[in-house]
Amino acid sequence: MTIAEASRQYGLSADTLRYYERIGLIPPVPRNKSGIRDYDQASCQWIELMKCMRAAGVQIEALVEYVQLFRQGDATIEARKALLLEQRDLLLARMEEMQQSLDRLNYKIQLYEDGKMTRAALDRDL
Amino acid sequence: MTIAEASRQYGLSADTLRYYERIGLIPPVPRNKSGIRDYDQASCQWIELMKCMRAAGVQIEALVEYVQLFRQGDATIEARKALLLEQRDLLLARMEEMQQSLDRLNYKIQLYEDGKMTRAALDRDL
DNA sequence: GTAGCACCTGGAGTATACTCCAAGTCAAGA
DNA sequence: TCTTGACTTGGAGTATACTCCAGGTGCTAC
Repeated sequence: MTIAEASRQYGLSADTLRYYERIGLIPPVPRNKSGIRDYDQASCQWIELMKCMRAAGVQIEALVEYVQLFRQGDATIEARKALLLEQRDLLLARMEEMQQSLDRLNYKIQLYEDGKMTRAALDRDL
Repeated sequence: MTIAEASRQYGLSADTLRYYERIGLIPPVPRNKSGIRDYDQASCQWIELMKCMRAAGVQIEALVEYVQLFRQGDATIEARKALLLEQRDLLLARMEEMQQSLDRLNYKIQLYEDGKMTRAALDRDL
């Protein structure tokens, strides 16, 4: 699979795919004899995983560390697990904050829908 | 309330509070005769609202627009409501993506906990 | 063999959201 | 009165995550 195809498949620009490889967010992609990237199944799985984690706001730094540990083999299994647990906790914390904001947005929208967003309500609720 | 007090109260740096006011994320804060900010209840409510929305990832641009509409008075109530609805949809979409990532993280963590993250599992699941 | 196109690399540029800093003002205490 | 310390402004600097670009390579079709 060429970089153009992978780009289409995953909705990430070719520049982004090259960037992800350059910084180690995904392991080196196999090349053909001309040096052109030929994304195999493993590369595609990495792309998909990273797209998913990035969409959730997981920092590139943590993901790069995960890839590095992964590439060091089975000796890093505990470290990888710890990293995943840490990121899960961060994710949960962010989701809780978002739930609070969502509740607040819903409350404000309800005020607008009830036609209660009069001057008085504005002054009280902004 | 001075900027130092507001900073402590809301866990945002004085620089950030000044920045938020400068870009219009919060309306102008009242000043004393020396030109020093004196955060009143309304200013504090704005800070708290914006801290909440920013924590949820709502973009500054959208929040600035909301403040601008708010300051234009009741004629903008419909526009404000539309803006809140749009931001709620974006928030919901982000939360769904995060839920997917969370499920995936939990799945991977489970593999590690089951001691199944052997070479074979690694090759299959990365 | 040469035009065209997709790809390559290394490095510079951009967007967002802060964060820091220099130079100056002001009020209170020694 | 002078120092200290918190505050002011405008502007520059930083971190993160891309995004773009110049200059070059290599396959394919004419």
